[in-house]
Amino acid sequence: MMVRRGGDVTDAAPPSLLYSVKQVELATRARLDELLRPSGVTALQYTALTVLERRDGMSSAELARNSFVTPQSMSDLVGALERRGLIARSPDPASRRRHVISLTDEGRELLALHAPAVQHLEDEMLTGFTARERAVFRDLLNRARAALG
Amino acid sequence: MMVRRGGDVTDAAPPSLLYSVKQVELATRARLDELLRPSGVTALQYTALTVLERRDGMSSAELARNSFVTPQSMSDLVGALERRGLIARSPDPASRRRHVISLTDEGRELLALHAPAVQHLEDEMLTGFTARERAVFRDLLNRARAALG
DNA sequence: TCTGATACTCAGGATTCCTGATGATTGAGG
DNA sequence: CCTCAATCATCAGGAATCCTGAGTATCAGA
Repeated sequence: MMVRRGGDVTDAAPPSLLYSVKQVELATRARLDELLRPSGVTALQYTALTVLERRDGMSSAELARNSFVTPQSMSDLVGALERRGLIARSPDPASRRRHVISLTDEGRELLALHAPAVQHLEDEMLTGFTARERAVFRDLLNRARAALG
Repeated sequence: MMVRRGGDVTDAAPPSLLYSVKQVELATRARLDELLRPSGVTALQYTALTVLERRDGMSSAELARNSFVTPQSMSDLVGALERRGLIARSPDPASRRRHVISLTDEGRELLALHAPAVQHLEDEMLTGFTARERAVFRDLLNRARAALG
């Protein structure tokens, strides 16, 4: 077993990039949960709404794959959003087993209501970043995501 | 309400950086859970072990703050790790209400056992990254984390 | 037509994480 | 010295999340 001299933190290897990613996500999720608490939607539900905002008409199964959860779990989440009137499901004319999901006006209102605070949170995360660094950060994150399948 | 022309994805605004961070974390956590399943520890438990590997002697409350969960939740997690013999708690000589947590040899063995696969996962995430880009990625992540308090 | 894969859902249970409450300890201020 | 607020840890109970397993309907291809 390796002997460590006096527990000096600077002795240790730097944290892995996997860990750094997790830390940033944990910090943002904590802030996002707090921010969304009054509205009664969780960070995960809000995320699903933002996905639908960008890609309207996704199915529950597609959302599940996008969020790395089982179709059953996403069915629960989607059911909750539907009961709250934030989304609506309708049969897909192209395939009778699929149900396409759309934001309702109420869902869009909820997104619009919180957009400024969420943008502020993102700006806070990027404090001290130049515009160039923001672009680089976006590029690196997207490439990391793509590399993981 | 805004009218969208034909659902063209390229019409949409790019996803927020908050979302991109979440996507990378979701992808890595899914892979990490799968990777760790045989060992019976969750990704969160494994993460706590790696934190202790770098900073031995933390208290449960410190770990909780580090992971953005309540002290009660961390107490559950720490209790599970202790029952499995991966960590040991001992009273802090400097303060009788604190318990310092240390990895056991068994805990260190578990980390060593999975280190190669975890490193491989990180390498996979960084596919196509130059050494320079990896350093930049690390710097940006650390600054983002620091900016969030 | 038959077969395998996919989409969705229900039922049940395991896990995780929370709120609330309790006890012990500490340090600051009167 | 003596409150008293703050901190550490933990127990109890419950809410939320996510899973496995099972079942139905639909689709696509051999």
